[in-house]
Amino acid sequence: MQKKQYISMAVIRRLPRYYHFLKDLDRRGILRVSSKELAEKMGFTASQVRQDFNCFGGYGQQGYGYAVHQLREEIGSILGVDRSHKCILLGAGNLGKAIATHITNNFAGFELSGIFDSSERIVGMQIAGKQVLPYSELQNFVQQQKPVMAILCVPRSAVEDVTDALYALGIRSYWNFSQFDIHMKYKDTVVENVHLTDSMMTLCYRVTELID
Amino acid sequence: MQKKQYISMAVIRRLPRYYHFLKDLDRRGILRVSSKELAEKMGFTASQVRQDFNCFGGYGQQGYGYAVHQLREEIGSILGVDRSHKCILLGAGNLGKAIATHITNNFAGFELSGIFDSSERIVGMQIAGKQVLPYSELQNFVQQQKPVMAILCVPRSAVEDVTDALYALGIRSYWNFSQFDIHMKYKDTVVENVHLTDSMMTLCYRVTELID
DNA sequence: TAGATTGTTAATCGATTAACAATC
DNA sequence: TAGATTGTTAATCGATTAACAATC
Repeated sequence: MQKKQYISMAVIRRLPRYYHFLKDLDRRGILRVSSKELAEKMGFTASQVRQDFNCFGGYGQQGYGYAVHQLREEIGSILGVDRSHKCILLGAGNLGKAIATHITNNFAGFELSGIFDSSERIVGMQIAGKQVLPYSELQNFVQQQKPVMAILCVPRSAVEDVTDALYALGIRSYWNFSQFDIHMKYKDTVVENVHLTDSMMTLCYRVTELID
Repeated sequence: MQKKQYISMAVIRRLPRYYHFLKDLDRRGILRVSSKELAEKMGFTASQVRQDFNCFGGYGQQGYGYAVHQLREEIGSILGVDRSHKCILLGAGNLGKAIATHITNNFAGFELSGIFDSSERIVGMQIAGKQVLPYSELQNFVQQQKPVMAILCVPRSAVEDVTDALYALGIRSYWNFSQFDIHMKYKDTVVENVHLTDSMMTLCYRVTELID
């Protein structure tokens, strides 16, 4: 039951997959699952599943398997999705709108507290039950609400200005959907990139390979 | 100049990053770049850059560096982004709309040829200059247009039905934005997953770590 | 030529898989 | 107890980094 200290990033990136799967089993009232079963359904090896779960506590029992509910809760707690970090969204175009809806409907540790856009056409609109605010209100909003994370759905050209402003206001975590690769000058930041074009290009490679 | 046969997936996933960076240099009229320079700007090591570029032809020259334009073109050609694969989009909600716009504005080897949705409210709408079609027209459309890739922006609950139908129609490549992890029963398929919730959960872990 | 920078081999590091003793 | 399945160590595999000779 004692926690191991270090979980590698490779393992962390697999935890959400486990989490979803265990949630599904839990919902269906299934109490136990073996590493073999999990591995088969998820496309891993049983060895890897055990190795992964061994990074933290002991929710497995020899000859039996893993306790679905407890394991799921433990993974949720490691990921921190049982918390609720405030975040703001910058840029309320199509993608911004989609993300706002997504984050509101699929809770995973973050709560959307404000939406900002530079366009007069968009400011004032209601998105995911929130009114889009102009950038002029950003500073005040951040100082009052103290969000810890910013979602970047602004165009490539605006990213640097926006991140400079946000960094100055004390925000240190970013979920970056802009093409631009924010290369943070500072060490104390966390950036999670979602590069759609990169994903599309990788797919393109594999499609080309499949066809040829 | 002779091509090596095998490029690992780890390298392939870095190629889009190189591509963007080289494109930018090219646009700015810069002719040569060294592995050291590239590495510094992109957060890799010079060694890795050279190792990566060494998987394919020889666009480097000792004592000089790499020829920006040619290298960029070569990477584009390896990724297949100089081609134009037809694709269709399933599900025209917020995210579908964003992706349709994205794929139209950021060409990366794919051309959007049709958009489908099940909702009467959405069918008939114009998105990215295309009219949204009902599922009843899917079969005919695919048989005539022969798209090679399908973008899945349908809700989790609909994915299995939709992919079964698409597979039966001969489509073998998928860009999957639905939560659901399509675990293809068949070997001859290519699936590129973009799991927003997973990305959010990983970010959540890192934010939690940063704060604590 | 001297300086720079690649191409490539060898060393290291980390992640995955295999194996099996421990134990429920 | 016998069968199942974990926890954990060792072996393998692959990817990254270091080093340096080749060469522009």
